[in-house]
Amino acid sequence: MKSNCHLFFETLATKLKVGIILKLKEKPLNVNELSKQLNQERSKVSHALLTLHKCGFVRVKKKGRERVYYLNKNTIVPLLNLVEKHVKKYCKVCIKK
Amino acid sequence: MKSNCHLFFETLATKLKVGIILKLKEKPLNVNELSKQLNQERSKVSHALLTLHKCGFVRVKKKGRERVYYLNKNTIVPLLNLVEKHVKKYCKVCIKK
DNA sequence: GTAATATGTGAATTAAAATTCACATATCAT
DNA sequence: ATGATATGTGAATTTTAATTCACATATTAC
Repeated sequence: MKSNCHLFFETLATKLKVGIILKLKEKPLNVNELSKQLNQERSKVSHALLTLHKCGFVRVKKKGRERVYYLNKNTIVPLLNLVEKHVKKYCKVCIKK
Repeated sequence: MKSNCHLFFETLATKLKVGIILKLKEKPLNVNELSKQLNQERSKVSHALLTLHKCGFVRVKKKGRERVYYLNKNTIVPLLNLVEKHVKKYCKVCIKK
């Protein structure tokens, strides 16, 4: 059985998903826009958004035929701030990669 | 190239590593103790500790022939608190697994 | 020194997650 | 209704990370 924490982190353990989150941190975007801005295949982005949605990181709003995704900022923003602080301070090896 | 955030989360995206962190949250432990308490093969734990160490989540102190690992609590504790809060509030699907 | 204990580590294997692709659905414009 | 646009989704494939195992190293006790 997977722990809750595990699922939480697993969901964030991809470059693409973190990329999506950082984009949505700026402003809500539909799938095509995300796909373009991140230079990633649309279906890939769609799959990633699904898992992000399942764990409550993002929400959707239908707007005509588009689906505009936006960030659930409540926890993600303070979380990312913590992560950034940690990486800067303790994770020199990571930074160099 | 992997982003820093990615590496950070990737490192936490295992049941075992989260398990180790939760154990070390209570008190420092050597590899054997961790292995026993988590009921996981020693070498597995050793590999996991290496990656945790690389990203600054844990530190080591040599004590005779043992290596006692302890948590770098500065960011991990507030981080876990945020995660717990998030999971409880937004991540109902995760909880049920 | 040797034996015993504690841990690390490289490499092969296994498991899991990401990616791709073909197709499904849904909405809008005509 | 038809075609175009936006997105979703299942399944095969590929990629990546975890696990295992055999052996290496390091410390202590004798």
